[in-house]
Amino acid sequence: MCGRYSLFSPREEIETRFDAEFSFDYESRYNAAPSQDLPVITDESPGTIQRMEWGLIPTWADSRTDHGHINARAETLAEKRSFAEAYESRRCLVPADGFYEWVETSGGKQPYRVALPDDDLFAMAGLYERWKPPQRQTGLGEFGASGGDSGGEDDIVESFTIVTTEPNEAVADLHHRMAVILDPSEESTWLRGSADDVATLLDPYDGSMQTYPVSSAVNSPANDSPELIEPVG
DNA sequence: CCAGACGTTGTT
DNA sequence: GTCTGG
DNA sequence: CCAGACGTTGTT
DNA sequence: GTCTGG
Repeated sequence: MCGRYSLFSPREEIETRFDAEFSFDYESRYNAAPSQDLPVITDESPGTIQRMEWGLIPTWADSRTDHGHINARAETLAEKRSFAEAYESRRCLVPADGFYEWVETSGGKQPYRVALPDDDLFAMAGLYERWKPPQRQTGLGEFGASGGDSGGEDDIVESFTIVTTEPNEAVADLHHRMAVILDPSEESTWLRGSADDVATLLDPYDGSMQTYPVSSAVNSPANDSPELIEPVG
């Protein structure tokens, strides 16, 4: 995976599975796309499922539109300037029940859905960041007239990225990268462990998965309905 | 020293 | 072709 | 990830 | 902010 997933399980199932409660009005998503506000769980607030923007904005970014970092390679997390700090102290879980991969064919791109048996919930490994707009240069001095509202709490943007690794056997037929899916027993370590502790968690998912072609309706992020997860062909 | 980049994917 | 928006 | 835009001047 | 390139 990389760029599109689903989270349609009933609210109660998600809350039970992750022992956390939604802090907003949850609605099923069949086509979650980058730049959207999507559910994540952090160690700062492990009992809460909150929303962040998909596409990590580095703290030093000039603009909130610098949010193209939807994925982060597991192999280089600790080295990359955009991710190193978040890898140290801001890891999160990204709840999902499937994701999409596109396979190039003679007739164009065919989307596939990848999921666990029974569409069971899983957590993808994520990193998050808090971005604040750069202070506006007023020229009015340190305590100059208020008029700029830049830098207030309301301007802070929380965003996340999904960690990728090599594909497992099921996904290798479709793509050469996939999201890191954590074993349930690894989830708390991903949130709370030291960077050394979590390095070993970033391997391809070991369990069985189902993959099947779906409608190209999933191509457009504007579509978001149950038929997107139905098998075709 | 300062300036400029800072990511991934896939495709060529 | 390449960037922006979702 | 894919889809869709990709611009300026002047006028409201 | 911090690292890399010149």
